[in-house]
This record gives sequence, C-alpha cells and structure tokens, in this order.
Amino acid sequence: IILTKTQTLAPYLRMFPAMRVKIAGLDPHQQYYIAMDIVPVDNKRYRYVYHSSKWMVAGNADSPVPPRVYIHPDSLASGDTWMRQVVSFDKLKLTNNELDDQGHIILHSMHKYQPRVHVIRKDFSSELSPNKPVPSGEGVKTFSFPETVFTTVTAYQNQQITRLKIDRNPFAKGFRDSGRNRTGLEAIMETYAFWRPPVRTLTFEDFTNMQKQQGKPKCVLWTFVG
Amino acid sequence: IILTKTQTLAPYLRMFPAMRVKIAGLDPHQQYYIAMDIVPVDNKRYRYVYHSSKWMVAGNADSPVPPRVYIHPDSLASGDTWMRQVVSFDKLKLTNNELDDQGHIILHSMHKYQPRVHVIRKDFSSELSPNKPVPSGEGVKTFSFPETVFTTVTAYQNQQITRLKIDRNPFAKGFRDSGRNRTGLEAIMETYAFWRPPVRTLTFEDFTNMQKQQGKPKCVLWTFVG
DNA sequence: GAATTCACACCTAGGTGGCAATAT
DNA sequence: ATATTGCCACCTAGGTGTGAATTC
Repeated sequence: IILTKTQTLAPYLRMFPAMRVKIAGLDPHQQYYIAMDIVPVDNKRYRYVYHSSKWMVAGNADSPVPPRVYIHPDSLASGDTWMRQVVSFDKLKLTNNELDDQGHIILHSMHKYQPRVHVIRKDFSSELSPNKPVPSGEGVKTFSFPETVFTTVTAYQNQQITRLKIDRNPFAKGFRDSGRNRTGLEAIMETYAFWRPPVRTLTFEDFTNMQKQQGKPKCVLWTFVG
Repeated sequence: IILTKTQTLAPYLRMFPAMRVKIAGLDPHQQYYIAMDIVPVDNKRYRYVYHSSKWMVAGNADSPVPPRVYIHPDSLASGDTWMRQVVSFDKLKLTNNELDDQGHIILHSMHKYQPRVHVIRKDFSSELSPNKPVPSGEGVKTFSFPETVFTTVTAYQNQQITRLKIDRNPFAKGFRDSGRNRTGLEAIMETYAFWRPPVRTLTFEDFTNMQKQQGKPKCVLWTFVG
C-alpha cells in the first residue's frame, strides 16, 4: 500500500485541555516519579440525549481494558525540581483501540472517567511500568479532582466543547472564526471551570482538607476521537 | 518587533551526519550515562583555499569557549538498554554563539574539532552537568575516532558537502534535484566514509585494539552555519 | 439511527540550503 | 575580500476538526 503523508497511522488523541498540577510538600532531596492513570467513575455506559442536553445511562460498562499508566516524561526528578514547575500532562495520549501497543491509555467510548495523579517515591517503586497498575502503599500518594471527570466520545455531542477546543487548542487554529470568538467564549467561561486551565496544588501534609480549597467543583466534559 | 513564523530564533544547527555508535562490554545491570563533547584538534584557525581544495592554517585558534556536554537523552539507562540499540547523537546542537544559554555545544567557526563519546557509570558521576567538563577517572571511559574530525564553517566551502547534505538529510529534501543525484552521490561515496552512517562499536575490554577494526580512517568534513 | 472511521485541509513546531544583506 | 547573518521557500513530523463513508 502507499501511505499519504497526512494519513493518521494510529487512532489516538491527546488530552485537551491538559491536566496541570502544582506539587507541594515533597522532600526536596528525594527522587520521585509522577504518573497519571484514568479510572472509571462508575460501571455504566452513557448516551447523550440531545433534547435535554444530558448524558443518560444506557446500560452497563464494557469489559475492562488493559491497565495503562502515563509516567510523566520529566520522571525521575527530585522533589525540588517537581515543586518548582507546573506539572502538565498535555502529552498524555488516549485511544479506544483495545489492541494498542504504543503504551497509550486505553478507554471505552461513551463512558465516564476520572484522571488520577500519582506521586511515587523512587525507593518504593521497583515495579513502575506503563503497562502495570500503579503500586499503592507507603511512598505513593494518589490524587484526584471531581471537577475533572469527563465522558469519552468519538464525535462531539455539544457545540460548546467544539468551540472551546477550536478556540483554545493551537492545533485547531485553522477552524477559528474570528467573528464568533468573543461571544462564544464568554458563554463557555460561565459554564466550565477550565477557562483558565486548572492548576491545582497537591499538598502532602494537608490532603484531607484539599477539597475545600478548590472552589466549587464543576463538571468538565473532555472528549476524544478514536 | 513582530516575529514571522519561519524566523530562526536561535543560531544553532544539528550535527549532520549524526554520530552513531554501538556499545559493547557494559555490565547489563549497571546504570550508565552516555554523553558527547567536542574538543579542539589543534590550536589553529583555518581557511579554505579554493584552487587547491584544501584547508590551510590561517593563524592561531580563537580564545576558548565555555565547556558544554551533550548528555544523551536516553540517559540514565542500564547497560543492557544501551547495548541493545544504536546510540545516535542526531539531536546534538552546535552553535557559534559564545553567549548561548540553551546548553548547546559552542564552537568557533573555521576550526578543527573532534567529537568524543563518554560512557559514565552512574555511581561515579555525581557532578555530571551540561555545563561542566565530563569527569574523568574510574567509571568513565572516553572514545574518539580519527575519521570524525571535522572543520566548522558558516558557509559551505565544498560543493560535495552541500550535495551530501541535500541528498541525505530529510529536511533538505526541497533542494533535491533528481537529475543530479545519481552521479553526484557516487562521487561522494568514494570520498567519504559516512556513505553508510558510521556505526561504531565501543568495546570496554578491547579498546586498545579498536583502531584496527575500523578500516581505513577518512577525513570527514562536517559543517555548521551560525 | 447512532457511533465510529477515514481522507483531508489546515494548523504548530522546527530543521534545510539559498541568497541577499551585513559585518569584519 | 572574506565571513557571517537574516529572511525565505520548502521540507519533516505530527496535532486539529470536518464531513462523507462505513459499521453496528
């Protein structure tokens, strides 16, 4: 076969908007991995009902997929290095291909998921691998934020999401319509928490209080195309 | 000022053809860094004499520049990992900007240089940094190959080099002239050792014999534009 | 009928030598 | 006179949504 240069060779997509976190409370001289995985929120499959603009349960979840972990590319780094920067997960890739062998995170379409951030001390992490679940226990802290729950799709169900991505993702610049931007964006601002991309602080010492620091949780719809 | 999108923001260049080496004799379970630096061959400045097609001495070398080390991006990795692959230095960047703060390797134009490959055991490398000379002594092995000596320029002095780069570097495809390629390439094949890119084996146990394994050394002219 | 796939135009981001302009 | 710089067209490589075709 002859492949044209613009052909998509693998059905995957980056996460957008990307999750970004700020870390606090690490030992500056200790080495850490930071990783993300994405876990099901419930055991249901959903469909989008247009006339009510809502996601409705449409049966039970599909069978589980191979566990995958995105190890942040700055790993391994010292606590000091991690705490100096905003840690961004913008290169994490999602796919709905259950046979994927590129290490991308595999998800079912039309399901609800939640990303989790793991901070893993090096001396407890002998078995860390993109294809194994993150170990738990001493030296591993896991964080998740309710406002980052999202629903997977293969085609956008909501015109506001399409506009958000076109207006905010640099790679979609070709679809921008300058006449529409101002008013469209203001509507999205009121609806979604990520108008300024979420930068969250993970505090080891005060994790149990963290929910209160976040402001009001909002439902964020992220999308992916298979 | 307004920057156009195609403006070059930093005066640097990749090394091409890239140096590629194959490593042998490491402890598979030990961790190693692999790094490259580039050292002056002599204390001279050169100019190219067209009518004789030779480099002639044109005075003493310019003042020394800040030492820089390119740490191979796959570092830190196990001996096993390093030995499984051809280690390529194609992303190493050169500049003639003595004030460079991007960690690129700084060289003077119109001087002769030689790249060196360093294999550094992790437990001996506490001070490894892109801005410090590579440590020497126990746990550090340094290799260099006489056929990889090159002369730096800001404009090509030799049409064969221009043809080589146009015909072999994928990013220069726009300058290829299909009518010229065949005969031009054959002339270069006879002149330069890197017609097949150099893949060299570094053997810890048998380093002193290595020169003999290499075939006849040839002078390779690499170039850079500031 | 709804969900998914695919080729495509259009972007971002950055690596080429050419060549005219500038610097030494 | 020679060496260097800056802008450019033209590439590689890969991330977007579109809309028609396909699948289920």
